[in-house]
Amino acid sequence: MFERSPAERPMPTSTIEDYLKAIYAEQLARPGERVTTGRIAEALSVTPGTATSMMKTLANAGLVSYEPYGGVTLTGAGEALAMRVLRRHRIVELFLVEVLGMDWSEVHPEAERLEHVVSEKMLERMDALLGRPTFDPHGDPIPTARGDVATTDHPSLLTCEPGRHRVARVLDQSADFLRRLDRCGVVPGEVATVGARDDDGPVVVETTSGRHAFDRAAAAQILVEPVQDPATRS
Amino acid sequence: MFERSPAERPMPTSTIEDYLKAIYAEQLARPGERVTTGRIAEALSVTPGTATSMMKTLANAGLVSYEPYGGVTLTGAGEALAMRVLRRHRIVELFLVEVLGMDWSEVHPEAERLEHVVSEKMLERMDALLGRPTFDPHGDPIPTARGDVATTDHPSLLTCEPGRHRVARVLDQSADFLRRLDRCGVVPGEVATVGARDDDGPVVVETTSGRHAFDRAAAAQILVEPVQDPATRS
DNA sequence: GTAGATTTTTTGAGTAGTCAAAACTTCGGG
DNA sequence: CCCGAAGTTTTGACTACTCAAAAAATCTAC
Ligand SMILES: [Mn+2]
Ligand SMILES: [Mn+2]
Ligand SMILES: [Mn+2]
Ligand SMILES: [Mn+2]
Repeated sequence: MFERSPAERPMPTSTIEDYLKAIYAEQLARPGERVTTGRIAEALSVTPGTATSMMKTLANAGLVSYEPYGGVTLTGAGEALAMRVLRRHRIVELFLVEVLGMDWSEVHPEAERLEHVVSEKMLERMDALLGRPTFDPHGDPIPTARGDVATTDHPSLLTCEPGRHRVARVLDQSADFLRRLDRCGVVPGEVATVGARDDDGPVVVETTSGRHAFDRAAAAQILVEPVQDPATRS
Repeated sequence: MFERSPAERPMPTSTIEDYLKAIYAEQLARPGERVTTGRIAEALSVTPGTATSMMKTLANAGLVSYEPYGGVTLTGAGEALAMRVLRRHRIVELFLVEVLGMDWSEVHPEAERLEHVVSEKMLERMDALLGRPTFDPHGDPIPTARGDVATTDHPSLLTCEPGRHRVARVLDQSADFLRRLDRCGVVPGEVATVGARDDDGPVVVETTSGRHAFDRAAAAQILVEPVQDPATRS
């Protein structure tokens, strides 16, 4: 009868944190659209009924606005919480790579668990040790402590001009794909030279490790930033 | 009817890991005795009924032997699991102090959560970075990966000979007590000179930070190791 | 614009963990 | 030997999360 009383703000469970992250990711992927329970269920590998009941829980907690048969959107509080979790996730990932020397292909599952238990204090220490980083190992932007995220707008290997580019971000973060990119030297920060493309063939890029071909689906997952290179410019 | 089938070994929950640690600690504190459900309830801040029902769960999983009204003891499997959690806990604590610069008085609650989510891989990296340590920030021994723990047998400030001693271990790990010891310079590795004691007065020790008095209860919590100091020996 | 497919919600049930309070053992005096 | 105190177990209930399958709503295509 009287849900959502003002004072009682029980600590969000890790399940709730993961749902909010998933909703945020879906919202980013299709801006403007409401996120359906089906997509959420898919993203979290639960049955549709489970997602529906969780949406009611989130709505009651004031974290999403939920319209039966009409999907959800994050409220301000929901987005703020999603940002805090995303910040923890990405700082942890970078920490695992930079400080513990783990591989960028294996840090995601670890961060998926750590993001729920790392204290504010510990996060601050990691952030400081890393030098207040702004991007994680996959090139994803790290939200600030106040919850702001940089929105970048990079072309992909499929849409960029031919020429020299710096790898900025990798969207497909499956371990296999990341390991393959590692072998190719196609990792954020590295420079790759994109060859001339035809309309439906693979994209060929050259890195320090040689020449590599990516099919169009793979190429679309790799975002780049043109390099202003005086040496190559006329 | 057929509980404890051989193949099904569901991953232990963090709750189970905490119960096993608590049982292990009680078992260490009173060797030989069976651990009562009451003590376990006390240690984990749950009601006695909750502890009882968890003991049945643990017994079914083959982790303790449970006798109604007769307490529990860890089985081999239970002790092995307790050791693995304790190893994670203590390596995490040392990591937080040594690498992230956190205070020894604040790392316990953090480790209490992290111990359940740190992967084998991440633990190995931390262990390597720390140089395969054998003691945590409180002087507690770190079990080996194979599950062996060093059993030390140090006198306390209350039972040691007067003279120079190296602080080896602190048993009371409440944040307040640890902060106080920090201010006194009474931390594992530091040397303290213990003055002559009378039968029921406080214990007076001298460290680089000056002269400090500990009441007998506090003194019993601080374990030390005599220093073989050529300069002071005749 | 209605039939059939698709999606979403509801219902009923189960696991893990917990508490409050009643019921039951055990054990230490007297 | 028995009685009461102390400790332990049982019972009934609750929260959080989940699934399977039935029911309902919505969408799509003729
Ligand atoms: Mn997660
Ligand atoms: Mn990432
Ligand atoms: Mn714990
Ligand atoms: Mn410790």
